Amino acid sequence: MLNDEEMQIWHMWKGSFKRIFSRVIKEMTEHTGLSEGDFGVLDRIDHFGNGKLRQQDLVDSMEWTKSRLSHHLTRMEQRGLVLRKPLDTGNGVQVIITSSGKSALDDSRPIVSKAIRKYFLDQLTEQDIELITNLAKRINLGS
Amino acid sequence: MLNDEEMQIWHMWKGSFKRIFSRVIKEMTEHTGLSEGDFGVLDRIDHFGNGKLRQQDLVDSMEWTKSRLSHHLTRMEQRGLVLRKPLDTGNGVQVIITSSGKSALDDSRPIVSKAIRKYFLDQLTEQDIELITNLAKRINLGS
DNA sequence: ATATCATGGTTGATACGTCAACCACAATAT
DNA sequence: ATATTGTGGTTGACGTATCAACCATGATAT
Repeated sequence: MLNDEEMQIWHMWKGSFKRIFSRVIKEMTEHTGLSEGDFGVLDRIDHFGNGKLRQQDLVDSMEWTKSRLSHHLTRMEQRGLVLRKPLDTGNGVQVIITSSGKSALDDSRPIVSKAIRKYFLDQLTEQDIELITNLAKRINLGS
Repeated sequence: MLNDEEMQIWHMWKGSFKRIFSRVIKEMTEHTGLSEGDFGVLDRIDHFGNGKLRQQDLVDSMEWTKSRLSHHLTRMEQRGLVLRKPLDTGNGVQVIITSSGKSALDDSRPIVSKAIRKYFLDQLTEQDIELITNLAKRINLGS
């Protein structure tokens, strides 16, 4: 169904991604103790919500299920990175970043940026960037 | 540390990969009940070992830790996909694909191939393929 | 012969992901 | 007023991933 060359392309692509990605994440977790998910959550609360964000909005922007987010927030709450507070106005829950969550985030940002540059951007040519941009467009249109 | 455009490249790349990859895997698991790991293990036993493979060889070719493989094989053994048998000659364990493991694998191959073509290869131009090949070379050399 | 080391594998604890079932509240229809 | 539906969130069970500690066997050095 696929010839050797086609199979190879797939494996190379998969392999490149996994290597690069795990290097970036590893660099962050080793330096700050945040997981990929932790960082994503904190980043969005900070960036889109300016310190607090409704759980459902978080679900949408993370492209996670509500279940996954709920479980993850439980763990983050336990570690003191965020708080959860029921909304006064009817249904829903506010997720609030704590000061320790905020400083973990601030510590992580430069580390993540440096790692992305080192392991990813520095490896790319102009052409690569075009490829990525075009491919992303096609993928996102295609569904 | 990173400008908006650089951040976008990263997110597009990450997003494209995750979407494509999860579509391929989902297609397989829905049709055959095999996870990505299951398929990888069975594929290698079949392809490199012709039905049986030493656990350590499996570890090497999967690029997994021995611990991860051990846990995974325990689950696969429970489901009757593989058997484990201590090697007579000293140390080590043979992992043997069962007939039900083999047929699950055979069922999966065409499904995986079709999915890779549909969600990945069909999206690529000749040029894209060349770029991916080169990129992969750079990544894999770089460590 | 026995201490030491390297290799190959297991185990337990814990974090992360997914699925299906469930619960709470609000809006709408009758 | 009360049933129905939709939205927002939780929970429990289980599969997957990682880490560190551990155990068994085989090879090497003394």
